[in-house]
Amino acid sequence: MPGSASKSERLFPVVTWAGGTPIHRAPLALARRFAQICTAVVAEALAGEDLTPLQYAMLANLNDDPVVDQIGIAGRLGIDRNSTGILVRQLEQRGLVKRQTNGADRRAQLVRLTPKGNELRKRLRPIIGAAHQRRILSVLAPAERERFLDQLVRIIKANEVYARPGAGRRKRNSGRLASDKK
Amino acid sequence: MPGSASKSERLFPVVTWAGGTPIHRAPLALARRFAQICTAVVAEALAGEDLTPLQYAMLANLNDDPVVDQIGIAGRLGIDRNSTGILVRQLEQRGLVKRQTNGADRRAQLVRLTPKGNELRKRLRPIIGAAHQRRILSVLAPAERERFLDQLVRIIKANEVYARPGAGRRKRNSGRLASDKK
DNA sequence: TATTCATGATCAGTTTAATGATCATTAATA
DNA sequence: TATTAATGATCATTAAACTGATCATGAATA
Repeated sequence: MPGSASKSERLFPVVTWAGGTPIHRAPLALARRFAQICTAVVAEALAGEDLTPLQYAMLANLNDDPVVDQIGIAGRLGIDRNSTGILVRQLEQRGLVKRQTNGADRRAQLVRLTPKGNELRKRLRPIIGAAHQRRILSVLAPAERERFLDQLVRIIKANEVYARPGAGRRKRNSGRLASDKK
Repeated sequence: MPGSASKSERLFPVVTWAGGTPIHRAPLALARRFAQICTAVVAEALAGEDLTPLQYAMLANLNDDPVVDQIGIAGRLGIDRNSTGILVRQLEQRGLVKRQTNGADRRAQLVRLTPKGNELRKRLRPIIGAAHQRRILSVLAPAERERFLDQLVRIIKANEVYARPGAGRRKRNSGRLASDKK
C-alpha cells in the first residue's frame, strides 16, 4: 500500500543502506551502529596492546583527576560499580594502576595510574585520537566536526538521567517461564 | 603543567560534564553515552510491553521486507546470527513471528510477522517514534535534526566494515592468566 | 556424477557487564 | 552515645551476546 506510511515511518524511514543492508534512520538504530564503529576503530588501533577499548578508556580517564574512587570511575565510564572493580583489578594486575585505601574514608579505594600506566596512556592517546579523526570524523567536513560533537554533547547533557548502564535489561527472573523450575 | 596538553588532548578535551561527571569529548565516549540514552529512552517507552529494545527493533525491521532469513535479520540489527536465532525463537514463542523453511532453499528459515506481531508493531511504532523525538531530537533545533541524522548516516556508511558485532571483545582464552587452571 | 566449497542454522561453551545481597565504614539522627 | 541510614566495595549469580564447531543443504567444479 504505497502512500500509507504512518507518521513515524515518514519521520524515520527505512531507506538507509549500509553496505547493502537497510537500516532505520532512527536514533536507536544509528546509535547502535555508531557505537559499534567507534568501538571497532579503537579496538583496531589498540591491536597488539592487549587492552580492550573500555580498559583504554579507563586509563585515559584516570589522568584527568588522579585521585578518584571506583564509584567516580564508574560514573565517568558509564558502567556499573561492580564492572569497574573488575576492570580496576585487571589493570592493577598488569601494574598499570594502583589502589590505596583513602585515609580519610577507609571505605573508598583511591585509584591512580602508576608511572607505567601513565607511560602507556601517553603513548596510546595520540594513536587513539588519530584513529578517531581518520576513521570517523574525517567523513565530516571540518566545519561540521565540532558541531557534530556539540550536538552529541547537548543530547547527552539533556538526557543524563538516561545515560546509565543496564537500561533495557531484564531484571533477575523476570523472563522466567512457567515451565522453568521454581 | 598548564599549557602542555598534547595535540589529541586539545582535540578531545576532558571538559564536558554530564550531570557533574566529566566525560571525554571524543567519539568513543560520546557514542557509548548516546547509545545508552537511546536504549534507555526506548526501554522506557516499552515499559509494560515485556519487550527489550532489541526485540522491538526486530519487529520494526521485519515489516520492511516481510521475507527475510535470519542472516538478513542479523545484518539489519547489527548482531550475530546466533543471537538472532535466540531472539527469533523468543518472539516466535510469543506468537509475534513465525518461521517457515524456504521451499527453494531448505537451509533458510524465513521469518515473518504474524498478524499479532504486526498489530503490536503498528501500535508501538508511533510510541517509539514520539519518544525518540521528544527525548532525543527535541534537544536539537528543528533545522539541525535532519543534518544530525545525516551525519550519523554518513559516518556509518563510510565505516561499514567496522559496523559489526563483537569488536573489541577478547577471543576465547586469550585473556587466560598463568594462574588459571589449564 | 562425485567431490569440494559455501551458506544458513544451531549447539556448546565463553566473555562481558549487569543485578541483588552483604560487609565495612561513615554520616545522620534519636 | 546508641541507633539507623547511607555509601564504597565486593561476592555470588544472572543475562546478553559473543566465538568456534558442527550439521544440513546448496552451489561450483573436477
